[in-house]
Amino acid sequence: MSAGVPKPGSPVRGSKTGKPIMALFDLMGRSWALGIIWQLSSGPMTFRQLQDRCEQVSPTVLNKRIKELSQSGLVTRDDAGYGLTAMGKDLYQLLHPFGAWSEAWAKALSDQQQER
Amino acid sequence: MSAGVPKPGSPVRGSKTGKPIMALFDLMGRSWALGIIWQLSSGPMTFRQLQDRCEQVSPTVLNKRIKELSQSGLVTRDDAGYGLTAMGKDLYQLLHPFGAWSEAWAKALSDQQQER
DNA sequence: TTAGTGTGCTACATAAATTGTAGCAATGAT
DNA sequence: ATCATTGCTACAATTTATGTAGCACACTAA
Repeated sequence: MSAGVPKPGSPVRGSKTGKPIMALFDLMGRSWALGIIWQLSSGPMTFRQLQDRCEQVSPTVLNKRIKELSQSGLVTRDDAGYGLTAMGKDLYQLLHPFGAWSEAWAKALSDQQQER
Repeated sequence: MSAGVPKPGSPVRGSKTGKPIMALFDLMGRSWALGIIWQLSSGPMTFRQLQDRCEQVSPTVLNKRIKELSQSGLVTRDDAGYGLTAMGKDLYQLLHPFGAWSEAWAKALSDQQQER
């Protein structure tokens, strides 16, 4: 029961109501979507560069994600390659803190393991 | 090629290196993971309450996600039901701004459509 | 004691998403 | 003309998610 590219206002995977937050979560909750935005934050790059940075992503999925993120106004393509739109960069600002957080999370989990 | 519950330090879907941010993205990039954290932020609830709030989630997946999120130290269960751990609440703090952002995103997308 | 209600699941079939690999058409440089 | 690079598409195999049914346990009220 997929509703195609999740966009606010229309029912999406996981939400009949189409609440924007649910549409966003649907979009982000697909393999590599977050990773792609993360990688593109360091500047525009080609399809294959992006593919290399996302170690295991298949071209099939990469292409699919790119299309979805483009339709959602987060990614564009120009002479320099694929890159984030203004809105994409804006979203990245929210995503950025997850980097540091994940480091703390990693530490907490390994500490927790040592306790046992 | 699944690596089970993504945890920092071990290879995960999408990352041979196991970089914490990639492990986190793998965890969050699964259906309903973000939605579950979002819903639990409003307080602890039972399995079925959570299921109701996440309209279309099947018990199979809900149970799977709960286990993953528990192993990752984000969710616990106590007398009050399922809820966020301290770390889960911490992560939610980062997630919270996405609510407002998604509203702006929704507006921008609908404006964009009207232009055509 | 029994009949009901709620809870936390598991089982199982179907459908959808993802991977992994191969390779093609277009572009540009040598 | 040849070669490398780029942006893909095709397709089979595997993994993941959905949808529905229902079971075992705990608790409540009659």
